[in-house]
Amino acid sequence: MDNLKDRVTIYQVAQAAGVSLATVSRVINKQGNVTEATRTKVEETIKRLGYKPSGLAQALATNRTTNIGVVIPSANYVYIANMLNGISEVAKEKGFVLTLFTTGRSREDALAMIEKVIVSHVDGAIIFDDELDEEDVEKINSYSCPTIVVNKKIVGDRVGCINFSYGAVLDKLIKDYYSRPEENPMTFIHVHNAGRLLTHAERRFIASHQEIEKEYKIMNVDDSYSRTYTDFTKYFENHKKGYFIAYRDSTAAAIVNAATDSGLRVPEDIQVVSLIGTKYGYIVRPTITSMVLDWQEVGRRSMYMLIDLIRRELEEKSYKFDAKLVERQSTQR
Amino acid sequence: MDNLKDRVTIYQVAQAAGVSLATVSRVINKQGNVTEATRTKVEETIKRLGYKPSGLAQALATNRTTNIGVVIPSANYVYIANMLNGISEVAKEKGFVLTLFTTGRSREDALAMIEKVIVSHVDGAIIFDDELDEEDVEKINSYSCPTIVVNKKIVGDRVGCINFSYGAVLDKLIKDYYSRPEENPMTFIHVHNAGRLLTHAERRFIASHQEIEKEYKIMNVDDSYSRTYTDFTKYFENHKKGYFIAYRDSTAAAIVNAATDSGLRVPEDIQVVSLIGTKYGYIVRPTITSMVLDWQEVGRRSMYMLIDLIRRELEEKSYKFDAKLVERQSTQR
DNA sequence: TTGTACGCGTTATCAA
DNA sequence: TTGATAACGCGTACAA
Repeated sequence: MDNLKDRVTIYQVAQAAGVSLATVSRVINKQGNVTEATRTKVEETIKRLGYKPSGLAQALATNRTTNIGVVIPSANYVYIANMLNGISEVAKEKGFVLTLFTTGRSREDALAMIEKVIVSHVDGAIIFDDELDEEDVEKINSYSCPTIVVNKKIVGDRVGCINFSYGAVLDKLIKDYYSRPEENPMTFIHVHNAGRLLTHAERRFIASHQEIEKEYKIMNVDDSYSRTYTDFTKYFENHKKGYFIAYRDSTAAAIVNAATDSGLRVPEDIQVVSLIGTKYGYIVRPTITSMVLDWQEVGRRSMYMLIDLIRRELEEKSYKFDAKLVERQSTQR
Repeated sequence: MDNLKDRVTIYQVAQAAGVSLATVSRVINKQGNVTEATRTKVEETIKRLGYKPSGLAQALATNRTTNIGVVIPSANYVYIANMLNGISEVAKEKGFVLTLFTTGRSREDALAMIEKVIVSHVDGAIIFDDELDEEDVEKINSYSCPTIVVNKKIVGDRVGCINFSYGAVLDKLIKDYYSRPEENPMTFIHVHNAGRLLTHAERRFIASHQEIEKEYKIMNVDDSYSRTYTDFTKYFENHKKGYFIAYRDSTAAAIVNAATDSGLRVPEDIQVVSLIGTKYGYIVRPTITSMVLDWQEVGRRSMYMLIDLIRRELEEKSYKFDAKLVERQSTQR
């Protein structure tokens, strides 16, 4: 097999084997109606010439790419990487390949990616990107691209969705906390532009406090470990008590570390809970009480639902994952 | 724009605008030779019909897909996710999209993925997968697919590579360690089937010890945090001293945590170094001395090199990243 | 400046 | 069981 040759086409195989391209096509696609003799002859020729079919031409002819588009802000968050892994597992099992459309948390990029998804002719798409709204999903969908949307409630003919519920866990956490004598108000760590999941949680946090008529606090931090660590080290100069609900493990870890390094005790003085629990939660010391979701499973479920949607076999178009509270060392029982 | 309509083709746009498809094509590709009048007319029609070109047909006609294949074992490791992020950044900037081929650390899957890469007609590929060997890369390459290989030395007409050097740092670490009085032998944590990077490091570790005629130890552990933690908790019942070189931060963290939880002091009794340092290294307490590489930058560099390779403009086909030692709390100075 | 006609590498529908 | 031949949707010389 020569190097850097132009790729062999089905036509060249046909010629070399002394048959028509229709026959070669039949052999490739393992359809019947081919004599054992010609089949082996063709297969031998294919091997000899090193022929590989062109996925492009196949896709153009069949109108199926066996590609799934995955729209995410970035693969750089542990929970997103976990989800991606779940998607990828099922995709491999079912013979699909993933095309990645990373938006980078900007509305502009997200819209550009929508265009690319449409142009790329994927067989379906999984969207987990808070920049994208209902109209965007409808747009992508109007180009006959079945879509699973993660973390937003949208249903439609060719649209399914997966959502998360933190409400129950959050409520219980809050009520348990205030059931104890003379506690300080809880503090919710607000991160600017961190997406719907945090926004929903924050809303619920506030509503829950109003319901039981308790005070609460909101604090703004930057979405970076070192920045948060610095800010809290300063904060702990004047504050010696607190219960914090943070978005991610690394944010929670920053608070815990800042507290510990400031000579405060966790959980006696400072308590911290993380909303999106990952591996970090049980590796750091003290370990962090977290709300956990099996993100890998979220990915797997998304992909399974999408495949059903593509085959028009999806019955339940909406699915909900309930977060579970894993209590660890960063809170008191 | 109706929902679920069949997609509008360039031909329908041409007809609706009262021009030929060639003219529409020119407008799409922003080539000149079109009157301002007809251009606006065509553009208006495109918008009205909601026309999007078919990437498939374009690719088939031009022999360019603007897709880059990325072959990795999994996106679930922090350092791989970081690299993926770097690749993705540059890809977006340059108008490419990534297709993910995840192999899952099995030779069989890896070979199947090679086939898929070839069939998919990507414009180029970045391979970071220890299951894949030189012949596999040559194969993929023989189908005129320029390739950047990460963590393996291969050069060829259309092949470039990026490699890592841990040797210098490792040597210095070892020599510094034994320059102090009466130390125990160092222990290298061996993980089965963890890839070339670890293998090379281990080889160097051994060679370096032999050179200075010092004893050393090798320990086998499982590549899982909790398993390693359990094993070491047991181990520390009978061993109260040690210097360990671990593969990943989470392995190192498992050792550190096992030591701390067993009442041993880090770094006075137990010292630990991690080969592949990530964010974990400075989030856990005590922080972990690590050899760090900017994996995001590795990804960016890979993509830049690949683009040059595609354009036949790549001059230096081999690039090396040197690991740097970041000393933290898990070792003594 | 615009249009015609062919090629890209397949699949699929007919006849033979 | 085979083989022409027409799609599939687009780019592009070449001609007008």
